[in-house]
Amino acid sequence: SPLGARYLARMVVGALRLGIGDMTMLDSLALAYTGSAKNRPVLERAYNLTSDLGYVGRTLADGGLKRLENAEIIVGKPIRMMSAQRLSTSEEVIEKLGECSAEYKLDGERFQIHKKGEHVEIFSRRMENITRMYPDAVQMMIEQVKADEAIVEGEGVAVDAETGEMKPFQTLMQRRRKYGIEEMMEKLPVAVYLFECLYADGEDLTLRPYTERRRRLGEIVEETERFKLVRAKPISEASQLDDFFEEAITDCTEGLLVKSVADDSIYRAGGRSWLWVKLKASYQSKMVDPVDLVIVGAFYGRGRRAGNYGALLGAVYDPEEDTYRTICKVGTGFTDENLAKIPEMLREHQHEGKHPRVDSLMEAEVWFSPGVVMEVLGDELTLSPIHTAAYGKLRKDSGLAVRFPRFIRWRDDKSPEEATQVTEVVDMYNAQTKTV
DNA sequence: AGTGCCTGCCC
DNA sequence: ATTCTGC
DNA sequence: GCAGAATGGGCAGGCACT
Repeated sequence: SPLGARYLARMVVGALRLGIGDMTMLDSLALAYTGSAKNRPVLERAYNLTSDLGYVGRTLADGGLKRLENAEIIVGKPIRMMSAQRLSTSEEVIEKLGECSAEYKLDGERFQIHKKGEHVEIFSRRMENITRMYPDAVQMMIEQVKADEAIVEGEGVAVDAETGEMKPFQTLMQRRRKYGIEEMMEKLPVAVYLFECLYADGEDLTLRPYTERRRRLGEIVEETERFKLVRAKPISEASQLDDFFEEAITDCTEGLLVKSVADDSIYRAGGRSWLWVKLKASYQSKMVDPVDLVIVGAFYGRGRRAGNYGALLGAVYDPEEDTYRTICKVGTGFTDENLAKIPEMLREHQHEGKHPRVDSLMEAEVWFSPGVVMEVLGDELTLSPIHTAAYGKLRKDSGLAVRFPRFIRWRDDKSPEEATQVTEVVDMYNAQTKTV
């Protein structure tokens, strides 16, 4: 069968997914080889440093717990990346972190870069080896990092070849390619904004506090316009954080990543801890305008959403043509409770096939006549090849889409004609001024 | 050669 | 990515 | 408080089909 063939092929290339979480594997290994899941933290640390379940299993089987306890960073093996919690106000951040350092949060791709002499490897957030996609980043790493051996992290961002100004995320994604790498490199060079140093010349820095890691980063990097430390500022009170956040937004970044500078502010490999907190404009609902979208279609849910809708197709109103044009699907933000009510709410609007006043390139599984309105929050609007809102108005063959859409609440008080209009989203898009 | 659909990976 | 939920 | 499981837009690339 085709599915069977896929399983076989994946076994051969080592890409078979089993549906067992890595943490469950660690539990099992601990139980199997040490007789108790209590020893899992030892395995976890080794795993976090090497991202290699096979290595953890083999070492444990061959050398026992003792040898695993001595697990170390290996340059060339990706360290599992640390991620951040989210908070919506500077007061909450200060309350949680106290003294901290705030860094610009840029909209690019996270790089973990390993250097051993002249040999460089770049890893993505999910431990993919992406070295070949970014030869320019490799070159800068060789030339600008003075340590013989180093592991650093930063954000790769596409920049304009002439002006050096930062390009949006969508543009950077054109660099994630297998062919035509050199041409794209000329057209869309990357800049790397560094923010972490995990290892330098034999020294594991992951268990050292932030201030020391940042200092070490500064020591080993010789900065250039395209390879430099990300803008950061020491913060001790909420008002300073607010000011710096304003600056970050003015500079067209996503916001701030705020990091604890306490003695215990280690790099928690593989963890999402409160040592790092994300602060984005969209978390403060006052700072980003939500949109009111008309539900024109739906898609069936899977897994725990089976038997219900998994996502709704949202549209804005075009009064000129008296038409509803799609702008995004919405599949998150629903509680189990309000999700359960959706079918009933929409039943009376169900419509055989696409409603004549709906303009959609996307084929919904269930269609509705315009009736129900929902409030949706997003981070920003992007040009879209698949949504029809403002289609052709900003660019040929492109509409607009909401990035990171989430359901906020029903707008029973609004009729479909009172939903957000095409002209409004066009204005919102233009107000984003994507030039850094 | 061109189109459309699906997947995997970024966010 | 965001969000909710169960442990 | 954390991990897991739902879900989003959009890019390149692979493959089937025209």
